[in-house]
Amino acid sequence: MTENYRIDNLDKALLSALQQDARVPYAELAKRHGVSAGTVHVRVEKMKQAGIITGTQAMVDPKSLGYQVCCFIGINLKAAGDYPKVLAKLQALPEVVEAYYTTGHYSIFTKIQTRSIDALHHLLVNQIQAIPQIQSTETLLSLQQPIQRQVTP
Amino acid sequence: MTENYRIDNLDKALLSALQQDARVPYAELAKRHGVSAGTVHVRVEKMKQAGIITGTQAMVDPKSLGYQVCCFIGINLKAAGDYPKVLAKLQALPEVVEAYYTTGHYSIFTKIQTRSIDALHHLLVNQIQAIPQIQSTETLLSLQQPIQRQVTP
DNA sequence: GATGAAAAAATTTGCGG
DNA sequence: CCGCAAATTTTTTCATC
Repeated sequence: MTENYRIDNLDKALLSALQQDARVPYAELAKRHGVSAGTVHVRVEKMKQAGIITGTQAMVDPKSLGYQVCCFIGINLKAAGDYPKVLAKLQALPEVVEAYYTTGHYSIFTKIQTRSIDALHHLLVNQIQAIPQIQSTETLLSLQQPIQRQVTP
Repeated sequence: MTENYRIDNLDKALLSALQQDARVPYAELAKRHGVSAGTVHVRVEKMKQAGIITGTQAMVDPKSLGYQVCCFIGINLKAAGDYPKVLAKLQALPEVVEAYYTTGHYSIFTKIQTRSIDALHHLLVNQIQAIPQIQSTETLLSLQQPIQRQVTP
């Protein structure tokens, strides 16, 4: 995580490829860009060290694991200072897959995955709205996610 | 993508591990769970075939690529039928990293990454609000993202 | 289905330009 | 900083249980 690393066009190309498929062989990338596999290896390691590549993950389709419902819940707090406490409670709920500290309409904005509408209802009423520091919530149900990508290097 | 595959505890364990590190050697997973590398290979392939594992990706830290600003923009359309047209326009903007078709406060909900507040301003005014089918937008600026994870198998 | 060994392929290291 | 090539490790296949 040394932070200072000036990336060139090869780095960018490698990043793009690895964003699409993290398991693509370095030898394949090497051939594709006219360098040796060793060079690819060195570049990727440097980008990891620099904190540019933070890791790799297998993408799992939530629906095939039985998570049918995706939604966002915007949360407003009674007092801004309650943020850490509420966050700790949200952290303990595995259905909360993302949380953001935001300015604008909500104080905390969360992305939620549940198995069913019933499960969402239960989560909302018994887990989230039961957190005493929360003043109000607003739910946006996602019917479809037509765009999903990463920033382009 | 055959859809029907009943996953067992080994599958779940492999999934969890691959969600954390997509490049972990199968031999390592095999040792960890007391099975052969061949078995791990077969299981992972099956989960790919079944559409449970949709792919692998290197995670890139947007900040280290110069994308300093993360925000959400909620969009309301003039008419619900304008959805496909607007989506196509959003698709063409690389700063739009996610889009959802939602019920609730907004019709379309987007996640945005830009290099700067100026770039966000420019995107909002010249690209997004310039789409004629859009009636109104609302921006939530993300100051911090304290939770980021995937659903648990 | 799972295993274990063999064959094929990829990763990783270090020398030399 | 790069490439080459050897040494190591991993993936992938397949006959067998």
